[in-house]
Amino acid sequence: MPSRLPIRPRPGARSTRRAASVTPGGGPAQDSANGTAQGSGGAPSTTITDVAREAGVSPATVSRILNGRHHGDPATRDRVQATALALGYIPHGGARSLVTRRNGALGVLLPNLFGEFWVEFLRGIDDTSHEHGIHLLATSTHADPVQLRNAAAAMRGRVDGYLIVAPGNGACDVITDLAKTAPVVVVGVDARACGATSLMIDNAAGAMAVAEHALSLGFRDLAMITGPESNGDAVARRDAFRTVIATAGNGVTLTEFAGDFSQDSGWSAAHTMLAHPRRFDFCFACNDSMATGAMSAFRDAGIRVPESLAIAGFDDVPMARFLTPALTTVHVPIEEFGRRAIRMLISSVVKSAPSRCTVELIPTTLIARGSTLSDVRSQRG
Amino acid sequence: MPSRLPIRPRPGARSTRRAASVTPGGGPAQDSANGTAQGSGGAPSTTITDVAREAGVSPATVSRILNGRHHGDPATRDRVQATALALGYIPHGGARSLVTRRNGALGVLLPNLFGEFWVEFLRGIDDTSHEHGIHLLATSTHADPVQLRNAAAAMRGRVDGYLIVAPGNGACDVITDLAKTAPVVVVGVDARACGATSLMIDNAAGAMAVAEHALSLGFRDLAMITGPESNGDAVARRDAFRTVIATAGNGVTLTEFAGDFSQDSGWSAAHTMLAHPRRFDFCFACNDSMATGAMSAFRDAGIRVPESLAIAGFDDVPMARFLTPALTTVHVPIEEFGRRAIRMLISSVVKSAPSRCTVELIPTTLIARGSTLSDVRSQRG
DNA sequence: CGGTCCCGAGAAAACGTTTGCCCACCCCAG
DNA sequence: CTGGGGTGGGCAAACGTTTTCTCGGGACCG
Repeated sequence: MPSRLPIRPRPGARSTRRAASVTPGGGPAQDSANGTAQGSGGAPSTTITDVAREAGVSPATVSRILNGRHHGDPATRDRVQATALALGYIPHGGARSLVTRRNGALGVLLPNLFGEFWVEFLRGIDDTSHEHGIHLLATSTHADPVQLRNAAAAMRGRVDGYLIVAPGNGACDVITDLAKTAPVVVVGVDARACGATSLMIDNAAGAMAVAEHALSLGFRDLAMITGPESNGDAVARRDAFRTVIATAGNGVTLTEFAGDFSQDSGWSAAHTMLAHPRRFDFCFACNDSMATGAMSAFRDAGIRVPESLAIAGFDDVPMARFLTPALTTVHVPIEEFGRRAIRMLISSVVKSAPSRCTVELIPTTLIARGSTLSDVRSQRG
Repeated sequence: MPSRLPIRPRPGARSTRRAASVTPGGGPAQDSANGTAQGSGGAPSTTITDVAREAGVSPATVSRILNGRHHGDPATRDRVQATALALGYIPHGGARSLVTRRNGALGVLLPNLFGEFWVEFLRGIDDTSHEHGIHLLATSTHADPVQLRNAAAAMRGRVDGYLIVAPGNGACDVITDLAKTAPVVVVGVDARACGATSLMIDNAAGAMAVAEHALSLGFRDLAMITGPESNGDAVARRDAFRTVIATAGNGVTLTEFAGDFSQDSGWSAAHTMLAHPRRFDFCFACNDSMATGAMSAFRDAGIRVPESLAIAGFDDVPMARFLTPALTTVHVPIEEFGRRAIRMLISSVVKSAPSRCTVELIPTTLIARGSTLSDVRSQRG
């Protein structure tokens, strides 16, 4: 057991230490190099103490003034502000967060990002958080729960809340743990059971609209390119589409082909589809990336879209309008999706009480374009 | 302003000061509600002191062991590690960066991100920084130098270096100031004069390759859709293309149409082009997004690509292969581009001496596809 | 058996900020 | 003239780490 003897502080210990610092046994001479110039950390930036000294006040006053919590002499206020500006003072975020216990930053955990969808989403997030003066710590490499946990752990003490996007299966434990620590908003999965607020796309409505669209146009031999099994959106879209078609009767058939949301998988699925004995007249790709890949494959194979084979996607990424023909798809207000997600998180963070875990739904609407409607082929949706 | 909210003390406060605290201005009895759960700041997370107490050692020892700087008793090491794991201890980044003077994070300043290009780029950045155990603080809203400065300022004390992507004109002052503070890598502009290491796409080579490609195929009436004037890549591509065409002679003409790198602007430019008296046979869009928009407009107008009008882009975004016809474009190894940028920054940060400001070039290669070659129309590049 | 050296580990300072507490001052009223 | 109230602003204590210095004890050598 360590001795508990009270130790009296040495007189003058403060000043001697830095000046007389000598590398003991292990440390090489790097210290000296680091002492003078910026080295890794950065330049000798001005601290609140510098401002205080220069302005002839105490650090406390500087802090209060710069944070707007000052009700004192206007002259002092102006002088301090001017000094801070002149010295280019910017508070040290780490130090502040240490005492304040808030970081002014949110952690964003994305799956591996591909395609336009996530750029749009990110822009929504970024814009909104920026408006609120909040930083974003983002990472996009959580393929499985373990990586998710690691990524989240690495953010601890740096963020005030987490935005987890499209976690795969088995992530519930991680989310539960995380939610005990800080507010969590989960996007793409209903994670209320894990203690997280959730925001989801109304996949069912969208997929059903596509199904009804196909049926109303008289298509009978339907194909679907599904998304990854681990993706909640993909599963929801598939299930809803299945359900509607299953109740259609009247000889309508549905054949499914596996995809993973990437363009390449759409292209591959389309080739598999072409090798299938059945001649399909309608293809629903569970997102626009796959629809793009599939459409490319169909055209290459000399199949006319939509005359021989109609195709529809999901998401309405910006590119969808520019495909030839323009892609019928389910519009998702992607940027607004991001905005709303981050707003939910911010309000959870700001609120003192642990907010009740709700789930919100992003509405979707079918946009019919040339890839399913031959008569509007030349029109830009 | 969310950052101005009064900060409530933690429930498990150690000292009398905290225990007796009363919410200053705003919050009355909210403390009780907060007493149980996370509130804004986060749960009563375990500190190094907790681990130390639990393991029966001093915080210093815990720190040393967890940072691998411990050469002591293996038994102690194991015990401390087990305790840390059991308590779910994760060091507080802010506190650590305060004393360490490094943050383990890099700031990424992007222009407004649109299209696939930046997703690819971001993935490269993200992957690489992740491999190095480094965080990314990203923001994408610097349209002008003032915003750039603000965004960078907001990152101070949180990042060890800055990656500035495609700064516009007039950003040199900001970069210079920033470079005095921390290592800076600039992408898309030669900022050596501002004290920053630079990484650029070999735009000239790519654009020249496109020009030569067009000339070698016998095209005579060329059009170009340019990018934003404030974008270095756009200008370099335009100038190089101009130069080659200017020296072509033989009655070859070049007409320019203004774009801004967005799909919509490509679409608009194409329409302007169609209203032009001259009948063009080749169109070079300075990036793939605009090429996409333009191609869509051409197809809508019933113009056959490439028979009536060939078109080429720049960047080789993943989508380019999936257009119909597949887009001839200049391949840029986008993800590698990001990887290299962040690697340059990391090495600047790690290195103690202020590194000499170099400029590196990302090579480009022309990929000829169906949009300029009618005989390979059905081939996927 | 005594002295020296090494090694494990603790005490405490310091990083830059915020903020509760309290002191000193000023002004006005009794 | 003096006491009281109001207020501007300073002091110092945290916040959670890392790191330097130091001490104690055990081992090894003379």
